[in-house]
Amino acid sequence: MGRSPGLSPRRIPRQDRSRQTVERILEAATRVLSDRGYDGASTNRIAKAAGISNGSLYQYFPNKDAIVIAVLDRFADRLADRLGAEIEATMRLPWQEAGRALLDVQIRLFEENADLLRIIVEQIPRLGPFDKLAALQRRLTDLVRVYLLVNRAEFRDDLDVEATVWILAETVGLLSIKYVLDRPPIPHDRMVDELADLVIGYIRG
Amino acid sequence: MGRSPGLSPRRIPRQDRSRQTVERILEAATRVLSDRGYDGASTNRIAKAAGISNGSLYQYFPNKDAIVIAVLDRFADRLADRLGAEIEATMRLPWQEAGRALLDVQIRLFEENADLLRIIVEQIPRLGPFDKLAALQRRLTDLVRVYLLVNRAEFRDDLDVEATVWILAETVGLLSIKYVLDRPPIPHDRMVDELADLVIGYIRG
Amino acid sequence: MGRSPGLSPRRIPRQDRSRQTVERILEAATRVLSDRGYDGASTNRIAKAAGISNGSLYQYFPNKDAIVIAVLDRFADRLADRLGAEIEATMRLPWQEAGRALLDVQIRLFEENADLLRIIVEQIPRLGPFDKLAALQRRLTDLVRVYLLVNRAEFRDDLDVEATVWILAETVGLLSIKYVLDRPPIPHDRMVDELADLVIGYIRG
Amino acid sequence: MGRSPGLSPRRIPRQDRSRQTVERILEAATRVLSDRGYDGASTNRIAKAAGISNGSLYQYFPNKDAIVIAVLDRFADRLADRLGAEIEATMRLPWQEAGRALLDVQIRLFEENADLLRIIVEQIPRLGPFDKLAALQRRLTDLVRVYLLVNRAEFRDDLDVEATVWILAETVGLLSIKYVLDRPPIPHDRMVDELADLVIGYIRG
DNA sequence: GATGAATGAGGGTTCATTCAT
DNA sequence: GATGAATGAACCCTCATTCAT
Repeated sequence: MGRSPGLSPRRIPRQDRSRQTVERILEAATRVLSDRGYDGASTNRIAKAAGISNGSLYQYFPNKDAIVIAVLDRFADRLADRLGAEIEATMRLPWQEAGRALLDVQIRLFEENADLLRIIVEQIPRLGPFDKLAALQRRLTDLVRVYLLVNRAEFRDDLDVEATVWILAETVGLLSIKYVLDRPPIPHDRMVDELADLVIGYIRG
Repeated sequence: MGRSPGLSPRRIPRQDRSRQTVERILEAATRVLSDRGYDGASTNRIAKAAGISNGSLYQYFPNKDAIVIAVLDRFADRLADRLGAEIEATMRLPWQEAGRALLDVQIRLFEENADLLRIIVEQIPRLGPFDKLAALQRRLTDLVRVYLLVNRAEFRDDLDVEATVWILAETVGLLSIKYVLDRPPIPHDRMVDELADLVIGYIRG
Repeated sequence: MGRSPGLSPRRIPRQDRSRQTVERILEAATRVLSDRGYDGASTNRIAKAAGISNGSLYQYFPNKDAIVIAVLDRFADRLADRLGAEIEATMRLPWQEAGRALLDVQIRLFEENADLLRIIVEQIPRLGPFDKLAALQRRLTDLVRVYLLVNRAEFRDDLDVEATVWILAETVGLLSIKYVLDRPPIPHDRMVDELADLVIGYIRG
Repeated sequence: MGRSPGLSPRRIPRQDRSRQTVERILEAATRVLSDRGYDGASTNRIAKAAGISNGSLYQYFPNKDAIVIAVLDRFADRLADRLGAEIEATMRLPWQEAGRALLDVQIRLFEENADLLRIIVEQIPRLGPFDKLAALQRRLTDLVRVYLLVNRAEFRDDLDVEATVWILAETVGLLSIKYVLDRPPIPHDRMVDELADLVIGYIRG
């Protein structure tokens, strides 16, 4: 199932100028979304923030949701880049250290983008399940699965891999987000430790 | 701290007819919300679904959000009733069993109201926090804290109670919801077991 | 030309209770009108202020404007009573003194009912030309005409009676109202004097 | 003291088409206001009368009252222009002649815009005072004050300038308006004469 | 391409009036 | 008579989208 046809960028920009305009639109949309929420991000406001005319928006995006999706995709791409780099950097470490490092980076990335993250979590109506954030989540899930299978010997015997993978991935993802958005009185490093404990306690059994 | 006055129901119904109408409004609103989300739940649609005129809505509620809040309050009340009954019923069991029973009931309740739960989770945060749901969450958090303090001897020494309480409450809440909404291929009972393992592994250390 | 049929009280109350209810409605309507203006005086609010039900209003008045007209009529009746008494009391005085006394009373009456007067002047949309306020105005105009004719000898020769009557009546009426509503820094007695000077200067020529 | 920001025109039109549209809106609004009054002048009706869509109204005006105010401002500007010209033209005449000429022009202007004038007088006070009309009124008041002070020698000794100014300005303004709206059987020129007599009789004492 | 004017369906809400009890 | 629940047309306004230049 591909994405519904109305939601992909309308044209692949060939010229630099076009790409720049798309970039300006996305930056503006990110800003407006972060500042005023989904409902407050009218197309007119985005256009004005991008310094282009109302109508020009529709040269590059078929409708408002396509812009929002593009913003999310862009955000997901950046997360993916930084997490991918971290994965490579820690690939040869023992899994506990690698996992801890990944946790640390993920929470840090969320903290750096807390405004947008809040909008994504709290305000963006679901725009279909095929966005890149889901892909990123799948990628991290796969990573967890691989770790789990490779190091199976160290874990409890009755471990149901698929159930465990789902629970671990969601636990880590949801708690990281909630931590950043709710700011409970737990310092960053302590949070990472606790999350690591939670995970290790679970798979050790 | 009561809710801002503009959001409480407008009229205390005196006649039976009135009470029926309010009931029909709330049922219709629940249905429309579940089916079409917050933005799709226009007052016109709710009125039509309730089989009453648009204006009648405003005999009982001062505005749209008051209707939505009434729906959520009703939902929270039902959750609270059933969870409260379960808490009483399991109060004298060992904490592992009591906790497991509560998990079981909570997930079951969520499963029974999955549509509405999805709306609450995905779309309602836009409206800000809701007293009654927040109160329910606090109540459960308090329960966790008490369990933790009472049975402290059984857990690891370095346990930071407040951090642990936060993490436990959020883990259990978020995962239960996510489980019901995403329906991963994990059977209900298995899910309860896994959650229990997750919690126990964490606090045992 | 009678008043359009929809604007007369619906029934002539036979019983005391009915007359009392009408009175309560009119009092409430006067209060609500004075306090909240024409647009703010919804039928529901008037009913509540009168301590009766919404629907009962329509037992006594066919529509909202009929209520407003009745309020105006009641106000006009009271003005007429008090001015009538004053006219009788001053009938035998020289016309200057009589006129001055009438001016004094009229402004005083307006001052006592400034709130309602403001609403009448500023907010009541024209409800047809047949209300009792117009009748009162006509009555006073007639008085002026009589004074003028009776004392014609004292005035300038070229005096066009009809034009003069119109101008005098309107001048006195409009200025009295404006004086009460705008409260320029002129004391009551001075205002009466000035008005008298204005009138006398005009008809003396 | 500028007007509250919510009531100024929204967009400074750049294209000719825009200016035309604004013009059509104002003309239509004037027409609809004159014909149906403030309450009857719904935005929908104004839009339809202007031959444009409802939404277009809001490209140029932030809300209904801004449209009404623009109509009034336009009217006040025209009055001010024509009266200003007349003032200049008569500046060097003796004050009696100048005053008479101004009276003549003012009543003539009112007569030309009787419909709109009726709306302004009867319905607009609900919206509160209007800067430009108030400014025009002040300007004329100042003129009266200057005349009075400059020619003081000719008037009665006990003349209280401020009270006299207020009374003169209001008398002339209110009577002119009333004359145009009520159309008593007094010819235009006669009315001007009578008003002049009224004024002169008053200040001569 | 780009502009910005124009569109119009739909939103939430009010309130004078009617109707069933 | 009296009640108060119910009605529904009309209100002002927004905004994603399209169109003429």
